[in-house]
Amino acid sequence: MSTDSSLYQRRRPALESELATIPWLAVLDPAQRERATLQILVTQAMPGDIICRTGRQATYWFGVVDGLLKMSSDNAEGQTMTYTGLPPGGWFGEGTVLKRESYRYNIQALRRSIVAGLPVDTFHWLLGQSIGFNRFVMNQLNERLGQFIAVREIDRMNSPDARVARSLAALFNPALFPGVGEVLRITQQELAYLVGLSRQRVNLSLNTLQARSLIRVEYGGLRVLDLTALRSSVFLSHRETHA
DNA sequence: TCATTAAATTGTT
DNA sequence: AACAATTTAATGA
Repeated sequence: MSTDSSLYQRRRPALESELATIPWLAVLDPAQRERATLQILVTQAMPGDIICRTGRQATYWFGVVDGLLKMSSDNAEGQTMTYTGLPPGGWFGEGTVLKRESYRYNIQALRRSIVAGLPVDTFHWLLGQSIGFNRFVMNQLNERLGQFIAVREIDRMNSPDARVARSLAALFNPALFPGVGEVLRITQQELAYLVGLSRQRVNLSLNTLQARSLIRVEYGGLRVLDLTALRSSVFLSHRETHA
């Protein structure tokens, strides 16, 4: 065992099983897909590892093959604001990569994760080559815009149940995170970090949502039963209940 | 494959 | 924050 393996980001080509989790590869021509496949690099991130930092020049378009990441940014007061979690199948940073700017947020691993990266130049090459790829990126930008608007609404909500419900709905978004499917692998502690509540409160909310048949709580994960209801469900805060 | 043990996660106060 | 209960993962016969 090497003594300093943790200090190095071991990057390697993607395995077939990992390539299979990348949604946009399917829209490419065989030739385009082969070139992209050769350029994709994969790395393993340990909990707390930072994938990209605010201000750093964007060099890769990143995607989550497995695990769970957190997207956050630091405001002027130096406080950290968490935007969203990034479960498997999610690709992010296209806006930044598109303009060849520097990253506008930090991406940090919440748990052991496998992260794939497509070099910026290859990203632009695909934009010039494939209509399907353009369509994918455009849809991605649009979906994410909707998600950011939802995040602002979530922040205004005072009901913890509603916050948990909406945050979960975002993570179950099949367009942005096709790798999630029916079951989201996330611990209640991780969800608490993302939503900004205590684990105890998240535990209560999850059981409330389960009682309403919106989700099912499982060990180490959550199963979605009614995504539409999760998205639109309105909850009264404790204060409003007794008003 | 099965039993044992450690570790992780959940439920509760 | 602490604790007990439950579930999973790892180990070795």
